[in-house]
Order: sequence, then structure tokens, then C-alpha cells
Amino acid sequence: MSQRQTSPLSVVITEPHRCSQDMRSRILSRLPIFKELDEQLMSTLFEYFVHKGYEPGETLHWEGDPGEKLFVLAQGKAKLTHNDGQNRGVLIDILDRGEIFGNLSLDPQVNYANTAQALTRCCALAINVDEFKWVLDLSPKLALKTLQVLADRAQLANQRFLQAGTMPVEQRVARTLVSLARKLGKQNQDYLLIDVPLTRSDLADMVGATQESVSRVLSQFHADGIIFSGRQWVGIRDLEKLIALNAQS
Amino acid sequence: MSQRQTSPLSVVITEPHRCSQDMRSRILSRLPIFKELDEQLMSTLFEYFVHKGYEPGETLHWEGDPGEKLFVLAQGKAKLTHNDGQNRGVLIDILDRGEIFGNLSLDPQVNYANTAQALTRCCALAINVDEFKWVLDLSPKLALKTLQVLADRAQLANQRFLQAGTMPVEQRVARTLVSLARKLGKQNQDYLLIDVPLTRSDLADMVGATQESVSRVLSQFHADGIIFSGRQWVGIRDLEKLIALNAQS
DNA sequence: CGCTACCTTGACCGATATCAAATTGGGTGG
DNA sequence: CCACCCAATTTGATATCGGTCAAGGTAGCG
Repeated sequence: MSQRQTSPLSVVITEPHRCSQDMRSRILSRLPIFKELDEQLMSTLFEYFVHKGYEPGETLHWEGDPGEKLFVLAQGKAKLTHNDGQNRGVLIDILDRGEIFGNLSLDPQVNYANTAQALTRCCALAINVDEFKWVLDLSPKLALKTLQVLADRAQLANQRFLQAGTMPVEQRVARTLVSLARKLGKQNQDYLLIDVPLTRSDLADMVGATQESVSRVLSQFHADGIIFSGRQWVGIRDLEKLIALNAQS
Repeated sequence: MSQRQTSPLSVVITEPHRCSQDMRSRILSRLPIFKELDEQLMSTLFEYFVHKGYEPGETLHWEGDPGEKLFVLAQGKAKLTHNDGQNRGVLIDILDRGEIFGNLSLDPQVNYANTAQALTRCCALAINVDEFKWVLDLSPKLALKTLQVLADRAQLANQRFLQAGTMPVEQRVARTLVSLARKLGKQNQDYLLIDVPLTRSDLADMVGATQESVSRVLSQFHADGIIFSGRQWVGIRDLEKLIALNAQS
């Protein structure tokens, strides 16, 4: 136990401010949203996307700023947060490769409703909403897919609100870990790593609790042999037990 | 004070299961969503809408059922809720005349994410999502408007979640009353009536608290001369003070 | 006028937030 | 590879908001 440790999290190798042309169009064409687009349209649409790299901690867009763009994460991970003044915030979602965010309402008059911040070195593609709308006119299916994304997010938020009032912190943490594992899990030696740098505070902002409470819960889980953790990372040893925890009651 | 009281809430006079053809198209054409549609399209779209009346307590659609339709409330009030098993639920929004709800994702494969229930006698127009989509193909602007509705709702839910963890119940109730007053307020003699039948439980489901806690808070507000209330209704005497309450800290 | 669903009040207690120190993981530079 | 360092984490003690359980009240519909 006294041996030297390094964080088990994946290191993103992308050069900052750069992701290959090739990768860009590959990412885009794989997106469910663009699946049913005809090729002609797709290539003109892709022209409009600009790419940019970000270092961990850098902000892709700020809540409250004019919502000029729509983003797609091409590489790395980012977090989507919503703040209320200087107080604590909500961590709405962890964004992974291929996810869409930014001004989903597609109305440039509307400000960004949340802030996107890089968790790892990452690369994002962005398009002006006006240009996106222009394509939308040609393919309403795109709009439907966008609707779906928003509907899911609204749904998620309501569920969180519900759980915040109903369940004890322990269950909320358990549930959150499970869903993170499903989304970002990476199998290591003898545990399932949640492959993204997440502080206890981040986790706290996801479940609606304090950093300290989350820490206590994780300590307990650790003592019970359910998880394995370090700074900014959590590995799951016993997913079953975790699932059982949030099913009961 | 010993004089006989009747609820000050407005009574909806609509015949059940009936709202005039005239009213229907008037309601629809006034909707922001349909504002920019050309007349030809609008009239064909309106053909698809069917109307139906509901008694208080009746359900317009159930969470979990196949999301076949999109609704527009033509008259009366309804509430949109989200439940988790038999436990407590969330009251997502109070629906007023002209508001859209139902399966906003417009994917008939998706189930309704929430339940809509009449609070007063009311009348709603409904359209099959398939038919709506058909019109969508002709006018993508419609989709944009729908996106806006969803984006707002997601935003609202996140704010609620944030407040649930950050603010004491008193402030959450104050804030909720203010927003209800803004949306549904009707000026009476010496108070601003929130013109919709809302139980303490409903209010509790909006702020994420128990009926009892809400009752205590309202009692306090009453003692402080801020509000005036009876069964299923609340009137606001001092809106300023209420606003001050949720602004502080 | 009576009944019942809705609302109020009280007592008690537990889960969490807060405040306050330690402790340490693991990145960095030598 | 090792020593250093600091932000991230853990842990403790304490206060308290608000949930739960349990009776009563009462508004206002029929």
C-alpha cells in the first residue's frame, strides 16, 4: 500500500487546439443525429463546423453568454454545469465524445443556459446556430433528433429533483456512480474505472449534496469493498452491490 | 371572519367535452408557435386537432403510456406531474390556456415522460405526433418553437434542483408563489389571487418538501400579513415582501 | 346542516449541512 | 527515482432544518 501510485485515468493524447480533419468528419458522420442525412447535405453542413482544442479547466461556453453556437464534442470529456450566483451549482451532465451541447434551443437570442468546461484535454466542433438552422430547413429530421436530446435532458433533471427530496445521499451517490459507470466505465484489472476526472465536489453537485457528505459515503463504500478510489477518480469493485443499494426501498 | 366563505377561484364555465369550433381556431392561431405559419398550412394543420373536455381530476395523459399525441390546452388549467412509483412526485408545471404539452419529443416510440391532470374543468386540443411531424416537414419553424418549450422546461427543472439543495423551504415557497402569481395572478379587492386550485400537497411537490412544511410556511406568511389563503387557494397581500424573501442571501 | 377532504399544529428525531482541522495522493522538478 | 508541496480528501464535532407520526380543526361542497 505504500507503493507509488499514478492516476489510472486515460490520458488524452490529442494535441491541443487540433483534431484531425479526418477525425472530425468521422465523428460527425457517426452521430445519430446525422445518420439519416443525405451525403450532399452532410458535407455542406460539415463545412460550417469549426474545431478547437481545450485544456482541462478551460471553458467552452459560459452560462448567460449569447447562445451563438451549437457544439459537438469530438474528443475528451467535459462537464455541463448550471450555477446560481456564487453558490453551489448543479452538474447537469458529463459530456463524452459525440455529445451535443450549447444552445440547443437554436434561437440565437437565447443565452446559454449552462456552462461547459473541459475535464480533460479535448476537442470540440462548433457551428453557428443560424447556419445549423439553415440546414434544418432542408432536413426537419435533424430537428426531431435535437428535440429528443432536449427531452431526455429535461427528463433527467426532473428525476434528479425527485430523488433529491426522496432518497438519502447514500442512494443518490450509488445511483450516480452506476450511471456514470454505464456511460464512462472502463474495465481495468479488477475494477471498473469511471474514466473521467471527477472531484468529490463534482459528484456532490450531481447528487445535490456537499463534498463532505459524498466523501463520507465513498469512504463507507470503500470500507465495504464496493469501490476503490483516489483523487478525482473512482473505480467500482462490486457493481452488483451498488445497484442493489439504489434499488432497495 | 365567521361569515360564510366560498372559494374565490374563477369558475370555468365551459361545458364538459365541448369547446366551440370558433374558440378552438382562435386559441390555435394565437399560439406563438403557429404565429409564423402561412394560412394555408395552418388550416390544414388545424383539421387534425381533435378537442375534448375534462372534469377536474381527470387525466389527459399518463406518464409511461405511448406518447401518441401532442396537446394544447384551450381552456382551464391542468398540472403536469412526474412520479416515481408510489412515492412523492414532482409538480413540473401548471398549464394555462395556450400551453403545449404531451409528447414534445415528437417521437411516437417515446412514452409520455409525465402525467397531465385537469385542475379545473378544461378543454384540450390534441394532434397525433405523426400528423404534426408531417406538417413539421413543411415548416421547420414549428420545430424551433417546440425546441424552445423543451429547453425552457429543462432549464426550469435544473433551477429547481439547484434550489432544493441550496435554499430553505421558506425561500423556495416564496419563490414559487411569486412565479405562480406572475403567471396566474388575478387582482382581487385587496390581494392578488393565484387563480388555480392548488392544494398544499401540490405546492409541496413544486418545491420539493412535505405538505406539512409548506403549511407551516404559509401559516407564518399569513401571520406576517403577506398572504391570505383558504383551501386550494392562496392570495398574495404583499408581493414585495415575498420577492424580498427569496432575493436575500 | 353535516360530512369529509384538506389543512394546521405539535413533538420528536435523524440525516446533512457547517465549521474546523488533519491527512495524503500524486504531479512536478530536481 | 525521490523529495516536496498543495489541492483534494478525509474525519470529527456540532447545530439544525425539515421529515415523520399523530391528533385535532375547519372550510366549504352538496
